[in-house]
Amino acid sequence: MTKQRAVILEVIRSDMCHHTAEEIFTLAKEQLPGISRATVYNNLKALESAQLIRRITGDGLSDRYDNSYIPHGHLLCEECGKVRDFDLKDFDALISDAIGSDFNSYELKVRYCCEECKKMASFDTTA
Amino acid sequence: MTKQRAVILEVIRSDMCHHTAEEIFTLAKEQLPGISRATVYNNLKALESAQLIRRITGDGLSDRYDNSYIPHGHLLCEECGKVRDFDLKDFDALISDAIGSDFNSYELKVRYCCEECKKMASFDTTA
DNA sequence: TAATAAATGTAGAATGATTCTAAAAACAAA
DNA sequence: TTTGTTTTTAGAATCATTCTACATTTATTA
Repeated sequence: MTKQRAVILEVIRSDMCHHTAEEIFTLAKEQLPGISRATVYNNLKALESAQLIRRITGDGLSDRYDNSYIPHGHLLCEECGKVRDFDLKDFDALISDAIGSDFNSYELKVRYCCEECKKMASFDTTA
Repeated sequence: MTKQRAVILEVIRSDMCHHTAEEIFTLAKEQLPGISRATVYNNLKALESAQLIRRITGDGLSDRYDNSYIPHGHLLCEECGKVRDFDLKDFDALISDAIGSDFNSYELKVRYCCEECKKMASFDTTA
């Protein structure tokens, strides 16, 4: 656990957001101005392998990182790309039943439009 | 519905595989040698908006396209990137319950190692 | 402590999927 | 036809991510 890795983990754990690698890079630089993008990417991989964080794939947008490795659902806003969590109870059992085989991990991603973006849309004059 | 769009849709519907944009481009070229990559991407977008096909995000690998828009689970092999389908019954209701709000679509992606890749792994001598 | 080895960090180039751009072609409407 | 709209095309541009080669740090052992 190097200085850099600790700072990156701290950034991810410091709030409930699911940051992108670029955001994590920017935030980490506040504490370690010399840190490089490659270090951020390397450590995100290492932290994911160590099951300390979880990567959420971004549907064409950047991937984001979750401070919890415990499975749960993700609500992805199709407008702004922000991700929120929601609870999944008993999905493991359901999924095992449905596929009848071992699996490594799973991700349930629900695409929606968040409250803020709904508000924005109501001001939209381009329609 | 242009010639190009029809060929692209036909390629996607012609078998059960979930092809990548690049594979679709190659297959479409057999019928329309002059077709360009941009046309493939443009039409994949249009067909997705029209809800005739569904995009499956590829976790860092290329996205793939599904000939059915009906929600179902995807089994993504982490080795070769190939995608298989599996059945989801009653997930809509479960998800609505879990998030307590409208949603646009959802994707349940389960990561595993497919039978072929398991076999390959047993020949691996690098370990 | 000095010497060596192993792991990690760094900058920037390279990659690969996808999107953008500007011009040409096809199609539709008047 | 003329005019306008949409689609296609080729290739450049973009963006997230990975790779590479070298530098730095940390750990190990003499």
